[in-house]
Amino acid sequence: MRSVTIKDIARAADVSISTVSRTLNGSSAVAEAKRARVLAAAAQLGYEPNVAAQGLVRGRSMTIGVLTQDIASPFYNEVARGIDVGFAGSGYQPIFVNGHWQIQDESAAITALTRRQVDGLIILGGRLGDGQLRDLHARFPLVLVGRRVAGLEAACLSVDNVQGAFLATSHLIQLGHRRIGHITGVSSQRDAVDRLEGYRLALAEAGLDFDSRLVFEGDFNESAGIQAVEHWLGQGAALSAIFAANDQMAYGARLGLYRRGIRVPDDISLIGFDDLPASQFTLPPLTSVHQPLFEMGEQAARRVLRRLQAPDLPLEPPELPLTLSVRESVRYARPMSH
Amino acid sequence: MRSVTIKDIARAADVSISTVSRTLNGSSAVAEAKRARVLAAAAQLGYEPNVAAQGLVRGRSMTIGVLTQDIASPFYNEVARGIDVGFAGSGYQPIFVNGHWQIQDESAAITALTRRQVDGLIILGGRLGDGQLRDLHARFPLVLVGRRVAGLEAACLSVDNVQGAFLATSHLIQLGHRRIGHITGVSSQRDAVDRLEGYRLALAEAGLDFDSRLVFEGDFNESAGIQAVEHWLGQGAALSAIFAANDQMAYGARLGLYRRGIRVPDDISLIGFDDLPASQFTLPPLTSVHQPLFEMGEQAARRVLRRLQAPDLPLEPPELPLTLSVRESVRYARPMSH
DNA sequence: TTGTAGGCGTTATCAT
DNA sequence: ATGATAACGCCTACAA
Repeated sequence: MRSVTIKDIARAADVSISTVSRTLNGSSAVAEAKRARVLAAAAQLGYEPNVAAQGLVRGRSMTIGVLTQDIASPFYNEVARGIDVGFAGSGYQPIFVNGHWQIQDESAAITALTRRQVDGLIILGGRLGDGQLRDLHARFPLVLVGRRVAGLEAACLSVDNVQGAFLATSHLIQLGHRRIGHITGVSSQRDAVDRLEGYRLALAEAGLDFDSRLVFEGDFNESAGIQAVEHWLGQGAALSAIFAANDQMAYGARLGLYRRGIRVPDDISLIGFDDLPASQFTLPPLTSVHQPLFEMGEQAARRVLRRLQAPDLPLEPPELPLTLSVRESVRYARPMSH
Repeated sequence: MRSVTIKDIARAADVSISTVSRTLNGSSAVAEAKRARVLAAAAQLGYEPNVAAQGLVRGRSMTIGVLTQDIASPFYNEVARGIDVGFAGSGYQPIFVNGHWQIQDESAAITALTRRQVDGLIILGGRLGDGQLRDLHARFPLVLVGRRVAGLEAACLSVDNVQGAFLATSHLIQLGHRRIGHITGVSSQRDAVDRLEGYRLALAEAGLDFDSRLVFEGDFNESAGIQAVEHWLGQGAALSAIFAANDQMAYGARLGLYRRGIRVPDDISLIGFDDLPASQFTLPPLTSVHQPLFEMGEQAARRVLRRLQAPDLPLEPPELPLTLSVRESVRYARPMSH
């Protein structure tokens, strides 16, 4: 069941393969009569061009590699959706590979992409070293989402995590909260560190002491939120609000509190980070620092596209505004009971 | 910046390109000395085979097309994760395209895959006609997830939606619920219809009347859940439990009830379908009919792989057991107040 | 064991 | 305007 090739069309339309190629991609004029015959034959035979063969001769595969960490995480999905939309209609196909937050997997994934001759690369998060990223940047049109690499500023798409955390924490402080717990992300990741920093900054600005007992090191998963709550409650920590470094941990915290009979926001206020679409539908709807994940994905796609078309035009670092989506999971602190 | 080819290696190792090819994929014996030289040169030059070129000559692209409907939906993501795992280490790369539940988009997506010479196809849901699917099945190793097509039984991976809905509804009935609302999925989709059927069956078996006012037609999105609740409450419908045709609508319903001050499960019990990972972390954790989404994805991958290796070996339709994940969103019905 | 040569499907450069 | 023909990177008879 060989697939039909331009050779078949040439035979059917009684022209040379070059004529077929020319009419099919309009690279130069073809006599109207032959043109019609070719088109008819192509349609009749159900011809589909072989992208791999085209890529081989043109030197472009028309595919863009996307290195994501966890194909199933709601976080990466929003970005992926943006990427998908960003490439729609461009002729380029994003191809997603998983890094699983493991440097070996990430390297293997990059290799897989390289072998497929991807024309560009989008990397979401991950642990690849700055040096390695710079190498890749030298070889491909590259866009990095959620990372900041020195020297690659124009290729980086990321929000100001410090400011975001500052926003969230300040909001709680303004509502009268004084003892605010923070569940961090993986401490080896820059965004997690930055969010912790923003939290500290907000406390400092309000003249509140930083209490390390109110900081729990999580890993960005739901279960870490549960553990944080267990931890705090277990040692009788007094707190009236929690700021989680991402929404998923906030969900976990909410569940942990619920299991202990503690209500959000009645007893404890809760803020997340990311503002995943699901956060509007949780109970109560979660207040969260809104990252424009979809837009970041879309931007990333548009940027590699631009680099592909105009490799030399400089790109300026984009505006990626952060806002706080205020919902029912926070309320005024009750007067301190002690 | 041309990438290095076997020709480069041949020159560096002072052998012919066929020798290079042979050592690289061990297709036939090569003198140890040359072998070593080739390997060294390849490593030294950082050679990466061009998969497209290999595919061109071998006639296999080593890619599998996956037609998904909504890359961002938590439902498809679980399946996608399974697919990813299923192909891991096989050398085959899944490439995901979006159908958006639009038949045109789906066709366009299939075309995009065809042009890339995919070696196999996995189709998740969608609206493609049975005839079209049969055509595709004739051309590719094909696995269908979430659909049942006559004549393609062995290629279909889907659960018994009637039974699942029956399970859920019966559970509520056993807990004493008599007025159970049902939020359906898109009525043009088979699984939605089947779930409604299971709901009816359970009512019938328990000798309960089917009341069409307790059925609200949704669309599988969260907002439909909210609308259903608004609808029922607006017209003063009396019900003590709700069975939603998927988890996402259950989330919406829960939120709608919350906004009206109605508690789950205190006032109304709630059951979903799918048992998305997130459902364990919602408040309260949602009771739901568990579909083995991840396993379905993994199975799908394994099956195309099998077909690729042993095209003729018959595959039997797999066992895909459904269970009810019972969590806090349901409780005994309170004695009827009228 | 090794190299030469032909071909996979397509585009692009030549003459014509 | 059109048709040979040479690549693109790789594999695999076929010869040697």
